[in-house]
Amino acid sequence: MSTNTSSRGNKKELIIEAAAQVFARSGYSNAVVADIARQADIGKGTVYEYFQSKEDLFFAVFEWFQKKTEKAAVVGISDLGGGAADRLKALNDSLMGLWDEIKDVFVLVMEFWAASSSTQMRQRFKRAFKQLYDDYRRIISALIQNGIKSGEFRSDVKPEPVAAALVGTWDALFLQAWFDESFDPAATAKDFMDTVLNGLSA
Amino acid sequence: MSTNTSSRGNKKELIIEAAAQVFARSGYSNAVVADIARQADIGKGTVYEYFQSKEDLFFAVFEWFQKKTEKAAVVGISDLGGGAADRLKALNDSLMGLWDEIKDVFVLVMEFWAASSSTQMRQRFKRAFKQLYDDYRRIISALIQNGIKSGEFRSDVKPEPVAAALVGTWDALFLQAWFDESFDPAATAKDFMDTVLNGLSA
DNA sequence: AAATTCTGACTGACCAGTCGGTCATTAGAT
DNA sequence: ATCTAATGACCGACTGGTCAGTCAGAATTT
Repeated sequence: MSTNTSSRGNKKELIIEAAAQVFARSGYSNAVVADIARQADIGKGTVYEYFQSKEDLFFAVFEWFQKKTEKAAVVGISDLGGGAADRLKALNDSLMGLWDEIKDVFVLVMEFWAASSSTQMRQRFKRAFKQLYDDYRRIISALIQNGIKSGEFRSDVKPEPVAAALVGTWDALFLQAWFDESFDPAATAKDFMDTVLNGLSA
Repeated sequence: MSTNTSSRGNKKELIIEAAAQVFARSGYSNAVVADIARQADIGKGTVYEYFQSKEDLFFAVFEWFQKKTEKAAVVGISDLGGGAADRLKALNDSLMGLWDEIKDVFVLVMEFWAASSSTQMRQRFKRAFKQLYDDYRRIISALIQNGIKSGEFRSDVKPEPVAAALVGTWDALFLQAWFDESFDPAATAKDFMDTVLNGLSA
């Protein structure tokens, strides 16, 4: 009520952001819709004016989160030109630099992963993740292929597997950082990338 | 009842294995204790003779699963001598070779990850995962250090970050394989390892 | 016949989703 | 300008169903 000048479509956004907080705090199953409503400072019934069900709301949070991180990734990619190696380094730094910003909601990612195993939501989430990873792999793979073509990278490098592994490594370093406060994913990624680039370069 | 010759401590095991199936099928929250009992062909009350709570049972499944995969990993490590590169390759193959065996219960891993974010279980699971990753990193890191000492690997390689990234990559490739039936984690890991070893070797 | 192990009906707590109703805003009539 | 009607966003008490964990007694072992 307080800071409410005029809200039509952004109330949906408001609910999504409140839901993201509550889901991150409690996990999907333990999250209570009433809590989400309270967090958004609205009535419980209103949540159901905008979303069919708790599950739909959760998927909306997933899409919202995906869009948010995608934006950050794109920054790294479209970065100033330079060789393939420099671009990979830039992307690596850009993504890993997200950690501080993301660590509080990283739990959400784990919830999303888990959701893709729960019977009801499986299909939707699984499809979305497959698509997401496909996209990322394609981008990195293209980058590596460029490097090969330009002679910067060895010609016997297999772009797809390397791309898949790199994409995975980023996820996995966040995961390890989540479990271990003292683990520095950005520094780790930097050093590892040095070795990988070493292996890539002709 | 049927195939029950004599069971003292192995009834616990029986329940754990039944629980693993049900948790994998439904996820932790959706899994119903009565289903676990039915799966184990015992009464629901009996489950509570062996475990304090559903959560305790879930943690027991976690430990059981961990022990199971650990065994497979050890096989790869203690493998016949050879250089550091050969050992890394062997470990890589051994771990990734688990996929076919594990894919049906891989959902469990995602459930475990998610559990480490749920308030009640957080501490227990988080601690266990930190320990687990620490162990794996230490093993790989030692292997790389050996390679450096023996002159097989470049002296400017940073063992810890490379170890952390490799450990992560294994997890992450399983994850991608989970989302995408057509993704072959073993082949991907093999090709990627070639590039990494290339970057490591002097 | 005592001890141990097992059992499933029962209970109390919890919660997603519904629905009848309120209220603020806008539109139309005078 | 003032009143009235219509609209639809908003609300939270209630319902119907679910399920973890208990416990009194049955079954089995010693």
